[in-house]
Amino acid sequence: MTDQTTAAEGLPEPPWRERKDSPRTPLTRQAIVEAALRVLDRDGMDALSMRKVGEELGTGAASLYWHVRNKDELLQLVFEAVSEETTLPAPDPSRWQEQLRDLAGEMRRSMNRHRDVARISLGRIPAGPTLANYSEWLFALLQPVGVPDQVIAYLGDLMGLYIGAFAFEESLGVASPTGEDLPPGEIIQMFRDYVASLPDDRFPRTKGAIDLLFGGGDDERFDFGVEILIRGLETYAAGSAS
Amino acid sequence: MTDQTTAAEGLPEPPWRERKDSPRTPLTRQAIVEAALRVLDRDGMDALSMRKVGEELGTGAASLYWHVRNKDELLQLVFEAVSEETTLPAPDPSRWQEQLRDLAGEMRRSMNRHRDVARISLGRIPAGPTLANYSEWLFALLQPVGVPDQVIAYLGDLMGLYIGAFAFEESLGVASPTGEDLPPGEIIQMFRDYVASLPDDRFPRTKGAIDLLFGGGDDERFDFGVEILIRGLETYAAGSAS
DNA sequence: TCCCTTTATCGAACACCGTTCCGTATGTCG
DNA sequence: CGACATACGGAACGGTGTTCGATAAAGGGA
Repeated sequence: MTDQTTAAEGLPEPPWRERKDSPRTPLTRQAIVEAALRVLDRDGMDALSMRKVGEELGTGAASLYWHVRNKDELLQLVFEAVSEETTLPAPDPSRWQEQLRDLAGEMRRSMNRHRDVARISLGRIPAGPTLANYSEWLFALLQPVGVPDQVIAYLGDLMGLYIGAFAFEESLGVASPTGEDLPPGEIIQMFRDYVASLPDDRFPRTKGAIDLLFGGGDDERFDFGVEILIRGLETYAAGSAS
Repeated sequence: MTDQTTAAEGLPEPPWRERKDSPRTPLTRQAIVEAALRVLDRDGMDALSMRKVGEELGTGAASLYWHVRNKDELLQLVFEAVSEETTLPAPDPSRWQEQLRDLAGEMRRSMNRHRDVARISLGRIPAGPTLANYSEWLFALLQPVGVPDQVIAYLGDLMGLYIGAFAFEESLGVASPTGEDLPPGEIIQMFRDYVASLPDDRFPRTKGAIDLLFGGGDDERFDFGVEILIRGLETYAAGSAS
């Protein structure tokens, strides 16, 4: 993976060239971002410190600041790198619902592929060409079915927000209201027991639907949000009075 | 406001009873939560440290740990306190769209009333009776119009997620992709200029809608999300084939 | 009254964090 | 050969959440 030999040369480094203390990859913006992503995947967001990224590269934290303004910029770069992993299919307006569903799933998956990356995404915009590509794709998909431009413009924001927020919560897990950290299952059970203990006469409907409230998994909840979005969008398409 | 005299006694404290060094409110869970909320409102989330909350109460950070397990629990308590500020009207199914819109606005407002409280909300559930009240209210509002129970159950989650995430982004502002912190207007302008600089032939639709993309304010964007949600919900109500 | 346990408070310390300062190498150009 | 910009990294600064252990006050039998 991080071999010193390259295909271009085709030969191993002679032994006397080996450096004793750290055959490091040269420190570049990209190498730093990759290292950060490696730390993120392995140890999670809470453990992602400048010192750790430095260590991952065989150096100290201070060295990073030559290539990167501060931690926030590094996070932005990591976020952009992940954003670029998603590829868009050719837009096909006749299957716009399906393509939108796929895109949402794809984005969620790319967030979940790299642990905790969702915690970076909120309040951030993938500044590069990625954003423009998404935007153009959405317009190409939805203009032909009659969705007004203003709606499409807002929709980009909305989808990013929803998917980011959902993945954020997913990566965070449910926080215990008592501050201790328990497995998610136990916390859910805690809430469920609490609801079950409420008086029947004041919360009849909630108690009746208790299985529905606590039953669904993350996938079902996510798909529901996407479904609402698409159904809402359908009312803007074609021949609907504004 | 934090007078030492109470209406029950009706008399001021005699001067010789005054303590020299800190006429503190006694350290209780509630007093700590109130102090934290005061710090949050005044100085924002980034400045909310245990030391600062302690200072606000005229003591040190360590003293808080007797009443509160850790910072996370304190934040949860703050979040719950804010959650309880919102009151629900009597559910009127004949105006369910309007009431849902109002509730969304109300929740957003209560998030924005206390600076940065949205940054606590994500991944958290208002554990107390608040949650059950919301749930019961939603069922009472939407069951009569024919929305399936499962949809109502998911909807509670979804609304909380959307409003929390939106307020989160709002309180965070837009992060500059370069890591420096600039006024939001300048960052928007940066993005706008970037989009304007893209080649016309590759991004014709995006460039044509540039005013729509960057034009809307926060209120419009928020309302749009709520509108999509309600429109999607309408397709579940009454006589819609599942 | 004495004594012991529980409740409550807090200064000091620990192990981190992001960031800056400043000295030192390592080229590259004139 | 100097001079200069680039690249790097040890040490320190001021901050963080949290723990430890010493202390004080309050209650409750005997």
